[in-house]
Amino acid sequence: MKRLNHPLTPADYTDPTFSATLIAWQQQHGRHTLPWQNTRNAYLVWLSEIMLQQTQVSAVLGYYARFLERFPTLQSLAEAPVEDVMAQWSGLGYYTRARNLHKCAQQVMEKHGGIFPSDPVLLAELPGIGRSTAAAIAAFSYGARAAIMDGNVKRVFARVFGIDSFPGEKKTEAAMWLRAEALLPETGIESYTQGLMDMGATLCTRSSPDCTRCPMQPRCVAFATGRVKDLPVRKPKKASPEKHAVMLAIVHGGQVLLEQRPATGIWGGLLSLPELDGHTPAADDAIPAVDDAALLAAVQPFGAIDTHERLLNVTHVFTHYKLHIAPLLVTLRQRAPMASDGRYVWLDAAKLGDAALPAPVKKLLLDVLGNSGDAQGRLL
DNA sequence: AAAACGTGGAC
DNA sequence: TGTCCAAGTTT
Repeated sequence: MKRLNHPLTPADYTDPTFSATLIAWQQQHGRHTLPWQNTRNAYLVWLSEIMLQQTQVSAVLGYYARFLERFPTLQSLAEAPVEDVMAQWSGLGYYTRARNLHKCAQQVMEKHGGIFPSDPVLLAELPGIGRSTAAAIAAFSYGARAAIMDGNVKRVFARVFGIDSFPGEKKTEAAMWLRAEALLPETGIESYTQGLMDMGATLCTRSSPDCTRCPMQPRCVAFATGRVKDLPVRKPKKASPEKHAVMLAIVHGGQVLLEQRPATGIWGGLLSLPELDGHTPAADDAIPAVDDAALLAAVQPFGAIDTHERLLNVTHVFTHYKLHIAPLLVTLRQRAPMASDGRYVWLDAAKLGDAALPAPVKKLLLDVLGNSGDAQGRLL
């Protein structure tokens, strides 16, 4: 006889009808023509899984195609300069992914002879591959029986099983992993795994889920109890701080001065505009008039100022804070010899589109310098 | 355990 | 318009 209050094990969640229902639905109504599907090439699968972390399919499609054009094979990626990888990733966000992608490619070449392991545990030891991504790669590339745990799974599980605690909470997530392992099918892991994602992305969506077409409706606790729109439990929101930066667009001879950012922190490893310190506003978004002496001191190492002009402020919203950018366009009448530490580079304005820049900086610079036929362009 | 880490789409 | 958050991992 079963003890009461015993710790839950996967056996407590076993239910073959769940996977059978999902697999049948996926094969008839799921997605089958995404660019990273219909292959068992682990390189192609891995790349897609990394790009898709916290990123929607629509945002990935263009990047995926361009990336593979530039890096068609694992070896070509491993041997490429990291700067080229960052440039390809520019605009996609979460740039640690790109640095880890590059490291991972090199490790697979060196430690695994250029072949991704099929064991999820070994996959998860590689940079940028966590438990869920490891499972997805193993399932899609090798048919390995492993459980994923992404936003789709958390949403579907929260609704179908009526889980009314925040999925980000450790205890809740642990219980979901237990379910995920227990519900795995004996066969058809690819359709099952894809089915979870397809369900979450196309049917059991965050807002206005299409319960009428849902194969899980008869067993959905949230549907039965009228809690579909209340589950999963929302992430507790915290106040988002606001930050400010004065960015210098120093231009000369058709080029703009860029600074390599540190590997860690926001926009890690990207090129960006040099920033002017000490201009945090007292209130609001209003940034005080830029101090001429500070500007002179900041620009002096790069040359002699011809003109300077404040550009329109830009507000960039991150997940965890808001950044107010006050751009300053500075033209030089004479450029100083470049220091040799390599942190600064002069880039042709024509190459901005392909540079490893943060999205708002790339947009700002293309708006100002991108069209050399306009008034701003002539400043160069 | 909680915070850091991007960007764009949806409502 | 502001809020929410997506095929999560790392520290």
